[in-house]
Amino acid sequence: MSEEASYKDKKVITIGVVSELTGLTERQIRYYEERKLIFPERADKGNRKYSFNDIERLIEIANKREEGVRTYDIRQEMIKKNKELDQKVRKNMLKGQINSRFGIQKDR
Amino acid sequence: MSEEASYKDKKVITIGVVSELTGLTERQIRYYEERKLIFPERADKGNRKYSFNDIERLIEIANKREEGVRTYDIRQEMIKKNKELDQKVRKNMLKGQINSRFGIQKDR
DNA sequence: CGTGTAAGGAATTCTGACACG
DNA sequence: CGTGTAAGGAATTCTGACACG
Repeated sequence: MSEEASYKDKKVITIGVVSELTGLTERQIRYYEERKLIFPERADKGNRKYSFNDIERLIEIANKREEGVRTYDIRQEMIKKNKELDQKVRKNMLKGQINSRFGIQKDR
Repeated sequence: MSEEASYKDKKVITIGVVSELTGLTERQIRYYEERKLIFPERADKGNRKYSFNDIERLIEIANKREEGVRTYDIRQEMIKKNKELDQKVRKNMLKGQINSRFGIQKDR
């Protein structure tokens, strides 16, 4: 599982290939970065590198744009979802702490 | 499972990134292709595109080369392994046929 | 706001070849 | 055989800007 995720998250794809894969122009892809919807890495010489995850995200973005959703609102949705995720993570961490204290007492 | 495999097999990485990831020079990578050890795809304009699978394969090749194994012999090993795989596939197909005829007779 | 485009430069990639051993 | 390198050209990518609406 963690193995597979490493492929999905590894930033290795150049903008030209991303453009082919998503159907978006390079201009659009760079603009969505400017609007903080995606976060490619940079190679040593400055060229952008994307992950498969970024590509899936761009396809989502393209769909929302077709529906007329503005980049600003797409970003707001993204922030909102991240906050929800944060909540979940915190809950699980708390649960984990509780378990480690009271739940799983192998030795005592 | 088939989802994850699509990332691993998709040819999207340029030779420069492959060089970074494997530590091999572009010259070496192109030479191993000439010796039929790897099979990148070509983009429209002719530049090579590799998959994560190719990268793992290249790392294996690099290790064998360090041990002094010649490209010819690396290729022979590869061919041998593919033949073994073929055998397995044939066996399973045969098994599948048998099952579909005699094994799983839901209705008759 | 979101996207197109022309501009100029820098970095990438390609092929075929010569070199060495 | 396996790899390095210089050569020249073609394609890629980058940035900042002007345009339109």
